[in-house]
Amino acid sequence: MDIAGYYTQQPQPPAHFSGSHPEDLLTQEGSSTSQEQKTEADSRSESEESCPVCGDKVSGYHYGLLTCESCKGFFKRSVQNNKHYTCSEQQRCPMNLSQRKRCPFCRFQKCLAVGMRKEAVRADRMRGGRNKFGPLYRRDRQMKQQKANTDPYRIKMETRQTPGPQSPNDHQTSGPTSNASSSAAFHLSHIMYPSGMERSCQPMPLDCTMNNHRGLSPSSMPFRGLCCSFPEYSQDKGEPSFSYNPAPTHFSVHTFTPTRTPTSSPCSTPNSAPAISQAGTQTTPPPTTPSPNFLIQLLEGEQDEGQLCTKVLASLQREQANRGKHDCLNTFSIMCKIADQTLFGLVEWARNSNLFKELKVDDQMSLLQSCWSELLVLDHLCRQVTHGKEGCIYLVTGQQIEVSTIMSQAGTTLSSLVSRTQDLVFKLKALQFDRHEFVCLKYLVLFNPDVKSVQNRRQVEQTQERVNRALMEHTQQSHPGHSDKFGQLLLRLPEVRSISLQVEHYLYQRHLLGDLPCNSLLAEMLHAKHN
DNA sequence: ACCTCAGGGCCAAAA
DNA sequence: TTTTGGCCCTGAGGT
Repeated sequence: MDIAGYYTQQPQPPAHFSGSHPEDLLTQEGSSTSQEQKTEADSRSESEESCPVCGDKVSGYHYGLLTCESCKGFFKRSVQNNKHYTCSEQQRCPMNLSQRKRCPFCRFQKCLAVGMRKEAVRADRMRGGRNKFGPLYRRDRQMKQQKANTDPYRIKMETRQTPGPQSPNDHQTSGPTSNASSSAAFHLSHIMYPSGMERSCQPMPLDCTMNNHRGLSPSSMPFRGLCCSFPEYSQDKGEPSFSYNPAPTHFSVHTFTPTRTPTSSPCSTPNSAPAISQAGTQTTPPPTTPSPNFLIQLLEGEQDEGQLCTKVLASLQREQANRGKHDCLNTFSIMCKIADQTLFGLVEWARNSNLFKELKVDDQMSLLQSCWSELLVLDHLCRQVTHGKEGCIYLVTGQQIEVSTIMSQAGTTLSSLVSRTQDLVFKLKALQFDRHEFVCLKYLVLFNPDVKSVQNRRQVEQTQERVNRALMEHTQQSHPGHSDKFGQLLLRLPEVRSISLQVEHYLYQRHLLGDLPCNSLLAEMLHAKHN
């Protein structure tokens, strides 16, 4: 379900999130008492609701999202009768109320693209009852209601019955992880302080012994599906469903070696830590006079891309080995795995940073929980600026995927994300974004004094100011002719933030559908934010 | 026990 | 003849 689209600023947001409830149609036919309680504002917004496939009036939730009766029936017949349509044009037929009958191929593709789910069509054809997407529908309704309540252009709805939970996320994630926030904290704390270390101890580096698969190359990767399809949702019944190995093999908690020093970590650059440490141990670092080597020291803490690649590939191969030959990882699972490993790398990067180590662990965790998705987006952006070719997306695994391939098969949310990200890549390339600046932006995002639960705000602020100044001086020195580069770079951060929020919402929806491995760091971080 | 609402079936209309 | 789409039935889950 395209919940994330709700937060985007697309010129034409998905219609199924623009309004409120579809029951007005039922009300017109013959209302129940509960429906009579609807307010005028409700009715108005519902009448504006249009089918995301063809633009017709929606009649309710069908197969995963709000659609019209016509597309509901079409989708049902197509799946039930296992229809295989063909397009006589170029598979880009316009889809609207008047033309929806012209090309069933494109109509069915649109149905899938907007998020209608084949799995919701019952194989046994049993009538009645509810499907497994019930919670998703409820959540979607609540998000609509929240939007309606907060939308300044709508009539206030104080008179309507208010639901129990204040937040649209309050009740949804209850159940298996009723206290997901604490769960995430626990999870992250195990990464920060594995093996029962005292919280007052200095955090130690993660063990990187997982990095023992040598000689892996992108071409040796057995994940051909990666280049095949990028559906918003699984479009193919034959696509193997994701089954995550509950054993957290990649967390490396058990292989943690407490006696290691940061410099012994194969993922950190030797000699980097002590240098920064000296600067970092100053109780009151002068924010206005960063050391000339400050930026170099920050850069030395960067993870090696090759090692990250090896780790990701090893993790994917391990996962595939656990599954067997006939149960291939699907595209989304592969992407999650890649993101999960990258996230581990970023947590590791932060932990190895002496500036970060100076903070209390609670503050460290608060900052990481707040900015993890922004770090992921920044990491992705830097990779595209550094390695990405025109019209391609470069993965940490070394593979490249054509943007057009993704856009043609992705749903609205994913398309929007790819498009926005590529726009940002374009802007950064135009600015001649370099690695020094990338590191600075990462630190600026990480050291965010506005994070609510941060206790030592002053320290975070000082570090941010210090990095900020280093970035400014670097841009002035490296691009003396481009006086506004510093400002231009900072102006990109709100967009990074916005994209990261969209990523989070997209992932969270997939998580609610059970697509995301629940025992991943990614899922834990999502839970932490949604609670 | 009653209500809700999403999936399935039916069938007249349209292509 | 096949496809479409509006309407109604069904029944699991919620209250």
